[in-house]
Amino acid sequence: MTTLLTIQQAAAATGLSVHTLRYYERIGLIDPVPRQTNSHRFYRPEDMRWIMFLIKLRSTGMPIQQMLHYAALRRRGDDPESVAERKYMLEQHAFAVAAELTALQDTLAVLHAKVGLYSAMEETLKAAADNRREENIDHGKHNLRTRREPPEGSR
Amino acid sequence: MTTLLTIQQAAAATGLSVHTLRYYERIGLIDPVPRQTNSHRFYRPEDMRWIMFLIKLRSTGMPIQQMLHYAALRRRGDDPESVAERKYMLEQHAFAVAAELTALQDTLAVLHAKVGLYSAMEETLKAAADNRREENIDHGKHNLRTRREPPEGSR
DNA sequence: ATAGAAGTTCGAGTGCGCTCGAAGTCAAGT
DNA sequence: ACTTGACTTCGAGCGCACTCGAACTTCTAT
Repeated sequence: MTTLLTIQQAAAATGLSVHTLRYYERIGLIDPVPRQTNSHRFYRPEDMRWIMFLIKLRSTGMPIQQMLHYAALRRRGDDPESVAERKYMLEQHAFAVAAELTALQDTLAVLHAKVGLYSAMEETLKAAADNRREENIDHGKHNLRTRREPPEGSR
Repeated sequence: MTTLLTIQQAAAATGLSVHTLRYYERIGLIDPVPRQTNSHRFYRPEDMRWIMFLIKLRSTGMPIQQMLHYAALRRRGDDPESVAERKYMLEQHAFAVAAELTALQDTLAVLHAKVGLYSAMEETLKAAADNRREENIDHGKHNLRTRREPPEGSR
């Protein structure tokens, strides 16, 4: 079956290292992946889906401790308490992610603004250089002030 | 001047700890904050603005090494190379932040979807419980299947 | 049959970004 | 005079999430 992956392939597919895949398994984030000759792991599509989801949680800042808790609940099955708590956890995390999201947007705006200011400064500096060059030819004539405020309390 | 802050106040204002403020200063992220009686620091508005900006960079994943580089460029002044490189750095970071942003949005959508599925499961479970309760009164009558697919390859 | 590549376990090591603790200075209040 | 408390430096320590290394087994190809 071409849909079963070796650990290398799983690593390539997820972007995790083989080390990390084994690490996740031994700490219990991934439950024991089936083995072929009682040694080599093979990863099934369902394993891959779960790992992809773990990556989403991690990359959005959920600590491994919490992911372990979630994994334990999932392992336990779909009894009402498990479902309720998993739902709660994801709601909480969604909340955190939403906050992070607006923070990122905020920062992105600031970054764009600063890049804009730097572009303006570059023009100013270029203009000043031109003026200087001009002065070398045509003394006495005074240059226009094209200087703009530099970004961010810069010295 | 009420606009000068003690380290405590600066910590409160930024959300950093006093430890972190001093740490940032000694590694060179913040350049030496002026002292009052040649010992106690006081933070000026411009220091605060810079720190706020640092926090934005950090919280959007810029490593401290890079921030140090940026800080060094800024310290150096507004010569063309410094400006050009700072601009470049922020452009690069903006790029990374934008990527992170879409990843977060992606994850947020997945989280909402899963929460939705869990809600559906809860209803299903409740319905099943109701059926069971009914059966206790009215044996023999068979219950409707209200079960829905559970989220994420759950066992 | 033998080399080499890919897999295994498990404990130890690493890098990052703080975080803490000890020992000391200084200013104000009782 | 003395306690209190906010500050100082500086090195050591910590928690997290990997990451690596050593020693070993197993499969595939020549």
